[in-house]
Amino acid sequence: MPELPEVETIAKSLSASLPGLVIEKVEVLNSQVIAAPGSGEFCRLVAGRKILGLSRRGKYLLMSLSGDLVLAVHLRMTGRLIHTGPGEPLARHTHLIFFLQNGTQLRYADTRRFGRLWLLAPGSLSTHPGIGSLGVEPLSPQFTPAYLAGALAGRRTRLKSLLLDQRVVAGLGNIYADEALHRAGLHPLRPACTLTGEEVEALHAAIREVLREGIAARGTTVRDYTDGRGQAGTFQEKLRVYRRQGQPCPRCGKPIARLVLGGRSSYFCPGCQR
DNA sequence: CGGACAACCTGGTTGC
DNA sequence: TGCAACCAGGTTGTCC
Repeated sequence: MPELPEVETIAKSLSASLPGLVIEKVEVLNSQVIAAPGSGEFCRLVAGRKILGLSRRGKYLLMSLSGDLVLAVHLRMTGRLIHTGPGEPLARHTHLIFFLQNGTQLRYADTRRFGRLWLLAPGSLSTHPGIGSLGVEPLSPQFTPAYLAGALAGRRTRLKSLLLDQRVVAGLGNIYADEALHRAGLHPLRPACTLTGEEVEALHAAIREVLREGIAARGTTVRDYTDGRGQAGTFQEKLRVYRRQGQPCPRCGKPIARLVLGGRSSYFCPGCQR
């Protein structure tokens, strides 16, 4: 579900209300979502900690806690973190409830139960199998056309597959990869190593542009996604190709096509993505 | 290396 | 109405 702009929006919305609050206790309704440590240890270690701040790395939400701990959350497809008042009815598929000092609650709900939480020491972020192998942040100064050119060089794989590889660029998912390729005028099946310098520049610019616009629109809500206050995003209104099969391309008018790559849909315009 | 596919899950939509 | 098939924002592992 959530890609970089959605996780960024959740982190920002929770940053407005959570920092400074102490977690009094954790109620585990489904321990499956806690990846590490075991749920007993997890609850024991989290209880009594103060929430210091929220940040994001790739599609991971990071919550720093007092006593040098980090709670890392990956929402996968349908995970949601919502800060609620005590009286709100419990959403279906709520798996964890963090009871906070002021009576409010932070709830983790996840219909498909793919999402996971890890409680980590800050130093062990780099050895975490997912977080430690993440590539560059696409909105950071380190993500340059030269970096992208280096990542594409010698790679026979298709552009779309490469953009979804979190070890290359952290945070792109199916929606924003398709939207970036369309804006850059590049076909999803194009072998990565065949791009010209000009095309690499266009792709670099398109990735940054579409992510910035996604953040400005507070993310894309196709179905389940909401921010930390339960509010939907609006970028779904601005999508040019994703899930628009058969509808006219906003640039050239040709019908948007769909292809399947590695079991996942890719939407593109056969007219302007050669 | 790269690609296809299954697995992990529930639920919404579509088509017969 | 019923039911099966297919689809979904992600990641990981296996097999070829």
